Amino acid sequence: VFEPIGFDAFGIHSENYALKVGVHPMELIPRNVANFRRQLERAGLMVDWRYAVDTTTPEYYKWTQWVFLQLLEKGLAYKKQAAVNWCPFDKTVLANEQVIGGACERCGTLVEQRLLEQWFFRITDYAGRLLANLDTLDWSEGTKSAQRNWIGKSQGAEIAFIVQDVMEYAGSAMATAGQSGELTAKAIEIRVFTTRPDTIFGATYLVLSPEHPLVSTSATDDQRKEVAAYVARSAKQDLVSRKTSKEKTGVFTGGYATNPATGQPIPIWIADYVLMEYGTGAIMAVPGHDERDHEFALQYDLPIVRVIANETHTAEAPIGDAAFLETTGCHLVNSARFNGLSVSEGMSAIVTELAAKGAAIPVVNYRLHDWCISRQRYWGPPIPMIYCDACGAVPVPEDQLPVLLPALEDFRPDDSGISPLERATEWYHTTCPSCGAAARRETDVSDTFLDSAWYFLRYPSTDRDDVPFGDAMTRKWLPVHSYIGGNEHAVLHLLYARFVTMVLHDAGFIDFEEPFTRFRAHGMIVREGAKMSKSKGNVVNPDDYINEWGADAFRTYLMFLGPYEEGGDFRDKGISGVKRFLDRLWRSVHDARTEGALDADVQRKLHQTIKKVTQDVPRLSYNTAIAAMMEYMNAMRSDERTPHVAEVTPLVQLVSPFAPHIAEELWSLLGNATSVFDSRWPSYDEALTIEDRITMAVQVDGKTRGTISVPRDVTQEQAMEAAMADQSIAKFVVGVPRKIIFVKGRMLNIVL
RNA sequence: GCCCGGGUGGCGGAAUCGGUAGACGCAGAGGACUCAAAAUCCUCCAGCACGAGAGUGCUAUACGAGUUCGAGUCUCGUCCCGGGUACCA
Repeated sequence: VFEPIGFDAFGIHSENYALKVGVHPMELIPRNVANFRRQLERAGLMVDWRYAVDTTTPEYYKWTQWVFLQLLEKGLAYKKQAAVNWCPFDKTVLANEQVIGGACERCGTLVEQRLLEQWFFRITDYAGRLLANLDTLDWSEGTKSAQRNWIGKSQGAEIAFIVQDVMEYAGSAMATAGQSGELTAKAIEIRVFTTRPDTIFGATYLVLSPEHPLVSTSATDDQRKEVAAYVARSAKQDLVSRKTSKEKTGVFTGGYATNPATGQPIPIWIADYVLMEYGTGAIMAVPGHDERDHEFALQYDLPIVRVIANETHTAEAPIGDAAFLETTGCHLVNSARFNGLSVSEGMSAIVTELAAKGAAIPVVNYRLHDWCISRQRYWGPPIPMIYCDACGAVPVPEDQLPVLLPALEDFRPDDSGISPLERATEWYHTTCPSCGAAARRETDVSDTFLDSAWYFLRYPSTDRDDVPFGDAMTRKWLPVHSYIGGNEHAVLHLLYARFVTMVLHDAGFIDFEEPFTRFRAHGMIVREGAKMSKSKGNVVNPDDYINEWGADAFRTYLMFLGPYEEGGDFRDKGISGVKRFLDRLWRSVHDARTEGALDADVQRKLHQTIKKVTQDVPRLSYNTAIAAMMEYMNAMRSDERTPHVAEVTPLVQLVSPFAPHIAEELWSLLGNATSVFDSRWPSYDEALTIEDRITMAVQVDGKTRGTISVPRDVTQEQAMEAAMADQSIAKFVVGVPRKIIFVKGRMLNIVL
């Protein structure tokens, strides 16, 4: 087993902490890393420190920059001006994944929208694969489902609605209905995305997002002023209030488009409930069968038509006060030649027919957005790009990596949207790698999640400075066979790491495309029933507990207090049970006898315990493994019995992964010259785990009425005889049993 | 709203295939040892009813149905808690 560890200490969280305590991160981070390492070693963490990584060292981020260049080369990294999430407190942009309910995931400040030039990774190109591969991964179900939702695949169609006779007039365009154009009249199309093409006969109006490029084109002269005012108002409104308030507002453009299914003109509206970021930024509104459209139609008095019905509805049945959303067992009505088709038949028939006319194409849409990796902050790996007036954006050549992060005294971010790195003038002004002329460096640093999106590839090769990862070692140890982390990384780290791994696979650097074959999300440990938080002051500081109880009791208790994947409740008093167990182990070994016979019952319990622990550990069932060892301890010491050396020795080995310090000491005391961790894991004999007499439950009519002690391989007849011999059972058996259920070695049920 | 988890004694939690519900531990009660305390060791500990007692019976895994000889476990419905996500068309 190769188990390394690393420190990912770039990023806003570290930088903010540095600002708070007033120490430069270049000084602070190594100090904190040293403290973490001290605590981990003190707690007995057994990892291979020779292969540790620290993402803030030039030896590491050289290769983070290299990863960026690989994406750039493949056309998967690009810079664009876009409306991005801006955190006014942290003074930087954030990825969509870092915005939680409209607020910054780090500081909780409400996020604003800003139009800025940013670097993006084309993770959307991989949306289909990122989704499909999930089915092949042995991951916690909750984590997979969070990724599925985030990627958000929607199957549907893009449909074109034609707006006739849009006239060029005085340098702007306008649309008028039912008027043949003389001068420069032309037709334009508005494309919408829908997952319900079957309802197109019920599309009674179109809605454009206020940011839609055709907004002004669609507006007629008499509506122009009103439309412009509405668009201006919604542009001023920030993203958060627009997303949190469910109030729908809108304005009629005056224009009409033709519904390609009915051939009828329908009005074009602009409304804030349609988002520019998703689909085409325009929708066909079907108020009969969509909640939002229904609400809007009621508010603005737009027609509502039923096109989907179940057996109880007639085609004329009104929709009522809520949209009709059912689909199973429903059929199409008011849909001309498609009437009577089921919803799914209707979908494909309508798309096929519209597609033949060139008015529709089947489309898959994803909710996932490209990954914004630019950060206008100091504490991160500089993005290795140089801007030259003659050559444009030029990547830093690989042999000039790393682009070192300059030691900048005042690294405080400001509100300008420009990274503090611009103030490192000597660093900022450089020469163009391509033409040698004066040039400027990119001042943004990359998102910390890029550091952690590939670090697992680095571990086996930390001794190499000529390559990010060596072939032989990578093949030997990767992909990661067992990965454990918090579920809060489901749509962050775990998604980005999968994406970067796929890209590196496609570029031919590695021969696998999924980084983690098995992933388990650990649970959350709460303290006396409450979430731990610094502000509440109820966090568990390992140093205090190790001082009071010892490292072994502390770590064994952490594994005992609850199921690993569900977390548990850390209670200060609970640790005493584990401490008592370890004390008993200590005394048992010290007092162990070498003479006298072994007890058959204790031997059986020993083999059962070895079996149980051996099976529980790979399943992460640490709490039950520890419980089993406690049971064995109780059996070994029952009736004030003194355990034999042969009985305690294997227990010391079983305990060693949980309480390594005590185990090592006791192992030595037992006369071993080498480490307990170099000894063979104890084995068990299946035959010796089996009890020869068992206690079998006897039920009468399914109710347990007693137990009988019988040989393990008892037959039904013998069991019946034993059961009837027991008065407390026999008294319930009146008359002749109708049926006898006998499960060998388990139970007997007498049915009357 | 939707998607994942989850709901078992005073508490944390066990029950791997549908087969004795409550392992193991905490807290609690009683006892031994001790001048005393700590530590250690022993006994009891789901609830209710009946019984002097050994014990006996009934009820219990959020709630209500169902399947089954038998359900904490499977199916359907409802409620509650935790997490994720959301004008995503």
